[in-house]
Amino acid sequence: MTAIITRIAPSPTGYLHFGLARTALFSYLFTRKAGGEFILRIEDTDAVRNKPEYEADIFEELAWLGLNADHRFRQSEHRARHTECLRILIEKNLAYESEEPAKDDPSKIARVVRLKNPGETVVFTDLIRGEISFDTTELGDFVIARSIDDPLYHLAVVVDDEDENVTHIIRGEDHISNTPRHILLQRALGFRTPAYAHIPLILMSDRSKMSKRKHESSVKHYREQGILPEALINYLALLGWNPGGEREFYTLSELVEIFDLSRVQKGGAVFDEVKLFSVNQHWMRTLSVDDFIIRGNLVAHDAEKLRQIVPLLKERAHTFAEARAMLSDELACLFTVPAIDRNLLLAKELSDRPGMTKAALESLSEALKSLPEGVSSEIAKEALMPLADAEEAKGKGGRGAVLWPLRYALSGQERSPDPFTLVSILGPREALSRAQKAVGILEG
RNA sequence: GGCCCUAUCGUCUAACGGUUAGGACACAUCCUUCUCAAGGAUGGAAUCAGAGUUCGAUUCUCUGUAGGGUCACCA
Repeated sequence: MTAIITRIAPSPTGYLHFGLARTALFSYLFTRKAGGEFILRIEDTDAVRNKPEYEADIFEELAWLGLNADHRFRQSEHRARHTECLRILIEKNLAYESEEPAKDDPSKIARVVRLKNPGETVVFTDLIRGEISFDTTELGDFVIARSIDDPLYHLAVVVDDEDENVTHIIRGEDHISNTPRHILLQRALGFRTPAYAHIPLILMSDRSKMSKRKHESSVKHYREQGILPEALINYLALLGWNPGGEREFYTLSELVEIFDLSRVQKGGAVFDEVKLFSVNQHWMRTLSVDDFIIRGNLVAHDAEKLRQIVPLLKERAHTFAEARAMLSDELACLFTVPAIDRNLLLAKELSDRPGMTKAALESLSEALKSLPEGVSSEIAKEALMPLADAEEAKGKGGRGAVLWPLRYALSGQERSPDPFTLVSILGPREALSRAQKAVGILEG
């Protein structure tokens, strides 16, 4: 029994995008489960469009995702072998050089290599879609090399897959129409035909193919957004595939155990960023406080306070970019004294009882004085809530007349975590200071 | 347009030919609540259409329709 060998073959003409990331994931899962070999081949035959920056990004993102290849190489390193195969085809009269006006400059003559197409119907069995057949006569004698020593994609792919003993080719559905060409080439060269599995495309919300141009679909972008690799893996795995059942969350190693090509979906799948964020939130919440800070690149002058805030971030943020923004925006009041607006402070003042907001803040201040540093939000609530309950007893909405000014005095925000949590993080002394500052504003 | 692929809630999807067609995200309402967030409960929401096979089609076949992909000296 021959070992399973798969490959992914990205061209370094853009940052690694979702389509390739998912192809890599499916290939990786399929190969790892079978105990086979997973190859990364950089398809760099188009020297004009390739950029080292993009190649570096492909390596970086795949490593970040944990999809490590057993070995990798550049297609250009096999140039001599490609030329050898072209010569063999020409010698056997299965291909020929053709002098034609150059595509890019019609005033020049190019000697392209064309395959002699026998014009037969090619049938192959796709592992996901079943039997697919093509009448290849319409392909004509298609070009396989710009010149004898400058191979094109179709030729290079076929030769490299043969030489690397690739047994299974997992690639996007957009390659289905390339497959008959590749099979024709394999037959001409006397090569084996590997098994093909064409996976469905990742679509944009209008159901068209996701493109680098029209949509931000690079892995790099989402990594910078603060998406966790385990979340992207989890999301991508379930986009176009699922193991059956109703479980939603899987780690990479769990996926390796249960992955099955036959359960890959046939139709394209629309990419939904909101759902990705939701999956990401789940994985963010599984992190320990320390990991959350480290992996989220969170920084604050007061490291201990940051640790206390992590639970709030886990509750609110869907991405680390969002978490970082909260730290410098809506949760900044936990580090620096906020500005207080007198009118907002009085927002819950009951018109029939003037001065009650100030009185509430004063009695709250008294209660705060009795709380020790390091107090928990639960204890703070036990100490402060009775004051609000007493107001509530006097009439509907009274609790808010106490809690709103307290929370606003502490946060300076119309929307924020509850006042007891704020007290526990700020500490009773800082809370008292802010409460008294608010009293001062009401006096002034 | 030719060729190829595909078709279950808005989206991702589940369902040996027999289920009140299930789950997740999103949405709505309610509960909890001073606000936000989180959490809990509830709800609306789908088998593209028409034939055929069958006692019985989401499921099998055909036709139609719709959507997508591809038609390079790019990969």
